[in-house]
Amino acid sequence: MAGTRLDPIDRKILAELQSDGRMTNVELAKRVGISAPPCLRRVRTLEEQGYIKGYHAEIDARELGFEVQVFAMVGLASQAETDLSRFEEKCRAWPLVRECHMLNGEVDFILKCVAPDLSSFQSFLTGELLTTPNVESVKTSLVIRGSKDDPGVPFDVLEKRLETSA
Amino acid sequence: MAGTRLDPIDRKILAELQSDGRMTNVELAKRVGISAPPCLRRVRTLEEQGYIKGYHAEIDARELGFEVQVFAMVGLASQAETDLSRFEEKCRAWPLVRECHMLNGEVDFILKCVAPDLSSFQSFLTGELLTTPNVESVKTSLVIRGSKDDPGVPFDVLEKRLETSA
DNA sequence: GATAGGTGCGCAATATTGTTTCGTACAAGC
DNA sequence: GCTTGTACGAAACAATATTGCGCACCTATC
Repeated sequence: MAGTRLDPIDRKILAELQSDGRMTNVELAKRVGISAPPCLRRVRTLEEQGYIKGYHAEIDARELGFEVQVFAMVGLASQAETDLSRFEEKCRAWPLVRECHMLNGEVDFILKCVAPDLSSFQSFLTGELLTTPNVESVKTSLVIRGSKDDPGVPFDVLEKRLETSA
Repeated sequence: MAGTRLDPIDRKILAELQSDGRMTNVELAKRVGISAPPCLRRVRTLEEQGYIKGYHAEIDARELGFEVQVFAMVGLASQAETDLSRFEEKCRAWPLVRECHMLNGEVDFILKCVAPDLSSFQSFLTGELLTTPNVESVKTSLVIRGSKDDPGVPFDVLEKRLETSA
């Protein structure tokens, strides 16, 4: 394994595991063109080096009763680092908030939320988010339909990029 | 398996696989408190019934050279269904666009994008997104830092919900 | 209340996969 | 040209996945 840089086989492994994270090691080895033992060693190394941060089953939220998905744009009154951190900490504690990203521009944070129905989201919004100190403005947008939801990273872009820079 | 409704063991299985999608079946069985064979049968059924839509390795985008993450708010000139579908189709074809959600309100779509650097995103923005017919307005926000990025669904909320409604 | 049908469990056996061990090949540096 | 480091693959072994039963439980029907 070349220090910390990835060779084409490593990238292929990452791409395969991103698209099917439960693939057996022998199947993976077959696909990337090496035998099982070195393939497993590579996977372990990629995990240890942090290229792979985990494996997750993709669950159908609607089937489970989470009918509602909402994006919330949040503006804070104070953007001092302490206040930013405090808000991030809040978000981590709210289970309905699945993602929280700090943004540049007029909006400070964007939150991706799920909820069983509109009224549960509303009570979260009015009972939690809007009453949080330092939260100045919240603009919410309901997701009408999902058009695309691909995980992670586009490996084809990566490969094309490495070709041209080589 | 009760028709299409899930029992507590099924929900535990989903929760466990969401948090570690590569767990072995024997480990999973141990955690949910049944033996391996029925556990595997349940997993297969959950897959077939669509509760589990897939398994994915979580890849560190930054480590792989995707330094930039951007949210793009897109407004279209026409919201006729044909035009909406056409735009969704475009999004599906763009590898830098990882997610695309149709929203209510003033903005029609929100796109989550990744790119190796700011200039690649800029050239996607000006060369692709802004030149797409029917795209009227695009407002982009750079992600300064990620504060939370949990996958899927909050199972603790689900359990609490089922308790009270029982 | 028997009893038949359905559902889901666990044990045991087998097939498949994961993991370790070890010998070999290739490349870089002295 | 020798050493060292790195990564591969074959083989052996350990663990897991998967299949094939038989048993218990629940429910409905008579």
